[in-house]
This record gives sequence, C-alpha cells and structure tokens, in this order.
Amino acid sequence: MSPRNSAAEARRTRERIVERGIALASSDGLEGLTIGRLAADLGMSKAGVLGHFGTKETLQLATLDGAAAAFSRLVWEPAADREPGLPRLRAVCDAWIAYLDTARDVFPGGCFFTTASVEFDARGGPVRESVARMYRAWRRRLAAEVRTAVAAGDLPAGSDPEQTVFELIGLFMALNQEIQLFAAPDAVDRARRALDRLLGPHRA
Amino acid sequence: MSPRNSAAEARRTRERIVERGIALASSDGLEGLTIGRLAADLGMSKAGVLGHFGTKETLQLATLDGAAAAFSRLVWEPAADREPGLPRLRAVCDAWIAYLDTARDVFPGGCFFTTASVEFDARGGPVRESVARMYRAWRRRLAAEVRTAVAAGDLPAGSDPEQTVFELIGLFMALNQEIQLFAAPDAVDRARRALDRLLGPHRA
DNA sequence: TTAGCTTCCGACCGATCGGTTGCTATATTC
DNA sequence: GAATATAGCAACCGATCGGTCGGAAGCTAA
Repeated sequence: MSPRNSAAEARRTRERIVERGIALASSDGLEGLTIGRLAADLGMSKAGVLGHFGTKETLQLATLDGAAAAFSRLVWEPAADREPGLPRLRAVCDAWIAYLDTARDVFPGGCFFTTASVEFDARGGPVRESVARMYRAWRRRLAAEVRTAVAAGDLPAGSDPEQTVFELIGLFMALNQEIQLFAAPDAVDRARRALDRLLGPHRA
Repeated sequence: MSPRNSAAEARRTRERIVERGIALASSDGLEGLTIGRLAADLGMSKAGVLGHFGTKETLQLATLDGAAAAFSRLVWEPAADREPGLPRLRAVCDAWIAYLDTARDVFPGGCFFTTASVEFDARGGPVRESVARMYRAWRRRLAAEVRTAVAAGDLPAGSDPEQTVFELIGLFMALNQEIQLFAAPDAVDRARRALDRLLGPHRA
C-alpha cells in the first residue's frame, strides 16, 4: 500500500517523525516545531511529513502523546513493581529527577511537559486540554501513592496528598530550570534535599 | 524632532509598544510576540514599531526589561521598607503570590519570567542571558533575606539559603501552573501552605 | 497480470514572518 | 523663516509558515 515504502514501513516513518518532533519540541516548543524543519531534518518533503497527520495540530498532539509514552517508560513503568506507597513514590520521584537530568538524548531541551504547559497555559484548544489531562493523571497517581504511604504510616498522618503533589511538581519545575537555564552542577543535590524535606530523609 | 509626534511623545509611543508587548508576550512568549501583530494592536505600521528598536531581538530585550520593571514595582519595592530578614522576605513572597494571582491586567498570560525562562532555556543568545541574569539577581536578593533571617534567629540555624530559594522558586512556578493551566480556585491557599512549611507558620 | 490503494514527492498557494527603503509631516534649532 | 532632524507610514523584499494538489512509485488483492 505505498510507493517508496510498504504499509509497515509507513508506521516506522511515522514513529521517526514523532521521535524527531519530540526532540525539536523539547527545545523550541510545540509551536516552534515546524513542518518544514521536521521534513528537512528527516530528509523528507513537507507533504510527506504532513500526510501522516493532516494538520499541524494533529502533529502536535501526536508528538505530545509520543513524549508521554517515553516519559511513562522512563518514570512510571520502572517503579510499577515497587511496593505501593512510599517506596513506589520514592522510586517515581527518583526516576523523575533522572528524566530531567539524564534523558538528554530523547529530550534535549529539558522537560517537554513543563515547556508545553507554559506554552499553552494561556491559550485554548485541544493541545492545552491534552497537556492539562496528562498533568492531572500524573498528579492523581502521585497523590494515590501519598495516600497509601500515609495509610501505611510512612508519611505523617496529617499530610495532605494534593498539597504534597503540588510541592513535588514545583520541585521538578525548579530542578528543570536549574539544569536548563543555569546548568547548575548541584541541581540534582538540591532536588534530592527538597525531596527529603517533603517525604522524609532518603533511605531511612 | 518628529513627524506626527514630538520627541516627547515618541517616548510615550515606545512605552506603549513595550506595555502592549509585555501583555502579548506573557501569553504567547517572546518569540510569539510578532511585530505585525503588535503594530496592528496599536494601530501603527510595522515600520513605525520596529523603528523604535531596530530588530526583533532588541524589542524582546526591551520588553523583558519593561516586564522586570513592572515586576520590581509590584513585588520588590513595596517590601523595601520592611525590616530586613524574615519580615521583608515574607512581604516579598506575599507580593510574588499576588503578582501571579491578581496582576492579570499587566500580565494576562501568567508569569512573564517563567514563560521566558522555559522558552529560552534551551537556546543561546542575549535574551536567554538576560533572563538568567534577572533570575540570578532575584535569587541573590531572596537568599540575602534568608541569611539575615537566620542570623536574627527567625529561621532555623541549619537553613541553607540557596536551598530555601530553590524551593521558593519551585513554589512560585507550581502556583503559576495551578492558576494558568488548571485555574484552580485553591491555588493561592496551597502556595501559602507551602510557604508556611518553608518559612514557618505565617503571622507567628 | 492487472486494478486499486497508499506513501511520498515536487510544485505550488495565500498569509505572515522580520526587515528595508523612500517618503511625508512635523518639531526643533539656528 | 530656513535648515535639520526624526517619528511614523506605505510599499515592498526574500524567506518561511501551514496546507493543497496531482502524479509517480510500489505493495497488495483479485
């Protein structure tokens, strides 16, 4: 079903487009992601790129979904087999920090979702809604782990899960700035110390 | 020295351009700030707008400076006559929260500097450097107040000022997201509680 | 073998981008 | 009052934006 490529290869092509789109958008934002540049980077024509998505907005949504899948693979899945509650929460937070610190190959421009959130938080449209939906889902999962940890007595009984999650998100955004804008070598140390203040000393 | 306007009015025109630029850039970013749109908004020609700055980059830097001046007026100056240390630090933080929550007329798109930081943190150039310089200056001032508060015994002796500032910045970014992306009605309450956790209970 | 489907390309569209140029109109300086 | 300086405009520049269209190339099903 194709000219230069078979139907199966077409899927691969689409994946290549999304993968490259993630890298570009993590640096220049989802709006700064242009079809022409994406095509040039991949050695394709603009029509060839756009043919897989139809419109730029659909391409943005696909890129966002691709980034979320990569994030899930890096942060959520490795912690899935940890004991629910504080152990799993810590594992997720450690992986989140590692995602910000060492996932430069997939996300060279820093946190894809911080960029997308700030870029679209003052606009309407499906991209904004999709970003908000993702953050809400992640916050819900974090809050659930906090609740489990409180029930298990691993976090103080008075802890407000939503409050803890609010502060965690702020921690990750501050770390992202520390790494990307300031290239601070002690960024991860700071983040770990803030984490200890929130969840109690590490490896307690 | 001018055609339709005198030299004095030209300064006013420049201020109008910057003021409108701040509003536009707080929503769409400094890159999304386009000369054509700015001109249309102000009922001017593109050449008339650009004539005051020469290049878009200079316009971006002027807009950034204008935003910093407005921020200073809203956040730093009102706290300047407070007692150095914890009282002044608290006043600045409260004003910072108010800036994020209620300064919609000047900054309709939320925190101008979070937007600029995330937009330029993966690029080079003078705009990025200017953003970094501003944040560094603000962080230095915050850290100085923390140090004074520690010396006065208003904060625990073991407090690390840079660490406290790191967490404060995260708090403000999380609040910005809570307001802009989620329009959460309890956003300010959350921020205040996080602040209490950092600096001790309010009005102690 | 052939007909149809699909991927992808090359060429093109109108709109907009940042920026330049020549000019007009006015304020200021002499 | 003449000369000068300048704010702002209209028109235009090449480049790029998102997007469309027709056809070439090749896989697949009949």
